[in-house]
Amino acid sequence: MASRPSAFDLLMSNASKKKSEQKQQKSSPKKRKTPTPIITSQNSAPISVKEPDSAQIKEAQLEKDMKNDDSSKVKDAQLGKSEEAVVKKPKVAITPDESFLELKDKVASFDPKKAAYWGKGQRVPFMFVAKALDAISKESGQIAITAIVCNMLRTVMETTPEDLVAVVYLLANRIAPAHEGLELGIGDASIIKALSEACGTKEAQIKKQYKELGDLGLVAKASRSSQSLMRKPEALTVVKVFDTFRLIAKESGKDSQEKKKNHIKALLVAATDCEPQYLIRLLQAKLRIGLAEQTLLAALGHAAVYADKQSSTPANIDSSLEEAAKIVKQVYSVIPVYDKIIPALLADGVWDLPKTCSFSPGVPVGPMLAKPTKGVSEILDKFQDIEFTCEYKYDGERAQIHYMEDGTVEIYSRNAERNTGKYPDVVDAISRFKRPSVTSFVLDCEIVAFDREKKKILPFQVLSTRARKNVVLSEIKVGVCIYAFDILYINGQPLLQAQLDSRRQVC
DNA sequence: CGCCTGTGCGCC
DNA sequence: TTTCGGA
DNA sequence: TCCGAAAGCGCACAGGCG
Repeated sequence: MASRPSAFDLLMSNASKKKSEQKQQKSSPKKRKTPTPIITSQNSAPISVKEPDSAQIKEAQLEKDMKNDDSSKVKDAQLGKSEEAVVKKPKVAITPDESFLELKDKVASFDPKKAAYWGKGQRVPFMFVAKALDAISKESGQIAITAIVCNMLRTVMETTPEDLVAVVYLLANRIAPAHEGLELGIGDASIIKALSEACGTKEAQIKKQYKELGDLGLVAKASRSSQSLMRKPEALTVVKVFDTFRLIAKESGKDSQEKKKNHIKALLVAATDCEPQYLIRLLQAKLRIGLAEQTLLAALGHAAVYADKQSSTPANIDSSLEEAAKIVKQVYSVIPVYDKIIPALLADGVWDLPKTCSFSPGVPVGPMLAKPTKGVSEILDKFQDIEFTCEYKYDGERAQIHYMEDGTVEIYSRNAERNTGKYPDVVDAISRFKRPSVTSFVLDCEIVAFDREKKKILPFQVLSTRARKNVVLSEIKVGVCIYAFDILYINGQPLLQAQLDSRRQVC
């Protein structure tokens, strides 16, 4: 995500020492030289933003678009072919043919229908995803990985589109949009417990294996495969796994650990082959197979192009793929919610995605991130003929403040976590200081600990001691001030496409 | 119930 | 958050 | 350009104890 320039993130973290006392609410950082910015801005994918900065600046981060794969090197998944072996009942196949892993053909010649080894009306088997993850783990290049993901997404789009959201969530290794704050609450310790119970091993044994193998996923795989199964468990489906993950996240209160553990055990017991391995890695939220957000988004874009039967393949397939990836990334940066993007994508395709799915107040947009620089000269070079601005980098916490038409305020962190409950003082201040003519806005800011008496900025260390949840206004011990450095939306108008200087003027 | 610990998490 | 290495 | 790894700190929560 990321896009929009923020004239703020600088490298250093001690800038705050430099004084500059502002009072709370706004008050912009200390500007130092520099005239106006030019910034390109906004969230578009590969836009290069020109950012302002000071001695230690970082320029806005551009969105990176990955080079996509050219179909000539892509591979394609031939999963299918296992229909025969699969026969076992009208159930989902337990194991897809291994040829699924040989994604050596071109994406262009890939046939999603053949790749699907599960029957019509059936859900996507978890094995399908597990096998793909396994195949991905054996690759190292972005191109190959993107191709594999693209092919699996096409397969799902073609045969079981209703499962696409769940598939994408698993691939993204998420259980909900970041701003919803849903957490698994599961770590290695709990996993080890569940694993030892599910396999009838001692915890010490699991830990020992963990040390040897270096990966709990492998431990799970090894443990499970050495167990003799009484009967073949019913095949797991992607939806089942995803739903269980969400259930785990929702357990809380007394005995919740026990319940979470039982959910994990149930999944493990039903998992075979490489499923346990990826089940565990997903729970750890550490897939570490070289597949992450940007790659997934690109693959989603590519898959959508192939799935688009309307506009027959454009003359230049490669550039279309690139363009589609760019669009998806762009859209995701503005509204990082797969639950919105996927349905829109399925219904109206990629090309219209920016129209069918766009910024929505209350949903945090991907923040423009800072990028470290080696020195001033690099900056002067880069902005040679461009206006730019320099600002302090305050040592606080990034915050995106949304003010909705109904008067609701939401505050999000750099990673889109909802921080509203942590800053009732900010919410209060916002509501009090907002001009009546302003009906809605989104501000990009830095919240910094501030000592009102001494009128001094406090270091991050101090800010970090603030309570984090359900904070009561009257019990706040560490005061804060806000440095707003960008505005992304105002009175119903998205400013994501506007240049930084014009956005600054709005303030 | 209060207190401590282990655990998970998000932040820089 | 920064820094690093690999592809 | 992208991914994954590594680094410390403090709060929240669940579980277990007296």
